[in-house]
Amino acid sequence: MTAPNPLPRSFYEGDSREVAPRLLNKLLVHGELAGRIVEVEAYAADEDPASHAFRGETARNRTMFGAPGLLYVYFTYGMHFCANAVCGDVGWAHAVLLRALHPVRGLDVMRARRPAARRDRDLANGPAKLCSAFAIDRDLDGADLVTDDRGVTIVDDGTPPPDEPGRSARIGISVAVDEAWRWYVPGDAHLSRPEPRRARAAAP
DNA sequence: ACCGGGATGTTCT
DNA sequence: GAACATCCCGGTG
Repeated sequence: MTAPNPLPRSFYEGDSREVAPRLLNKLLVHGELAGRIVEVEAYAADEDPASHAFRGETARNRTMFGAPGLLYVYFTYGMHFCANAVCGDVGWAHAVLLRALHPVRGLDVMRARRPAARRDRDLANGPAKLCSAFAIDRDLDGADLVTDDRGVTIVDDGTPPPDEPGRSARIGISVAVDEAWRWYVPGDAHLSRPEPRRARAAAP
């Protein structure tokens, strides 16, 4: 078992579609809370019409244009926050949306923050649910995951990503809907959507 | 189980 | 004024 260390800056450098599947099974840590990343989506800078960065830098997406390894938090639908790991490079605004966590540590705190979650599997199985459970909001936009300057980081506890991650189109977008830039840990109970049933070997 | 609608506020057209 | 990288609740089967 390796000692849990924050991922280095170099881990986040490069195209989000390469970084995203490598983030699976890493641990998101905020203070005493920890959860395993089991579902992510890549947003590919200015070549991706679904990306907040597609039309260039604005006040809202400024963090995406900063250093890889920053946390980009945005507010949506009037009440929810979503969190991304910034990738790419300065000015090359790739990002990986964290879509679902498998809670590992601090479940009692998460339950208190997520009263609507009837089962523990509902605590962090969605991009806004995980932010609520982990108390991630606009105050943490721009936090550095590498230096852990504000208590939020992503660490490697020695669990490798899946050899063959699940893959699908991204969820909740209205453009670039055919790009299969969502990855997940197959069989995990904490995904934001149930995994599609595998095709049968034979018809009934 | 699945589906439909409402909540709520920021951002950009 | 529309859109929004969503969630929750209450309806119907």
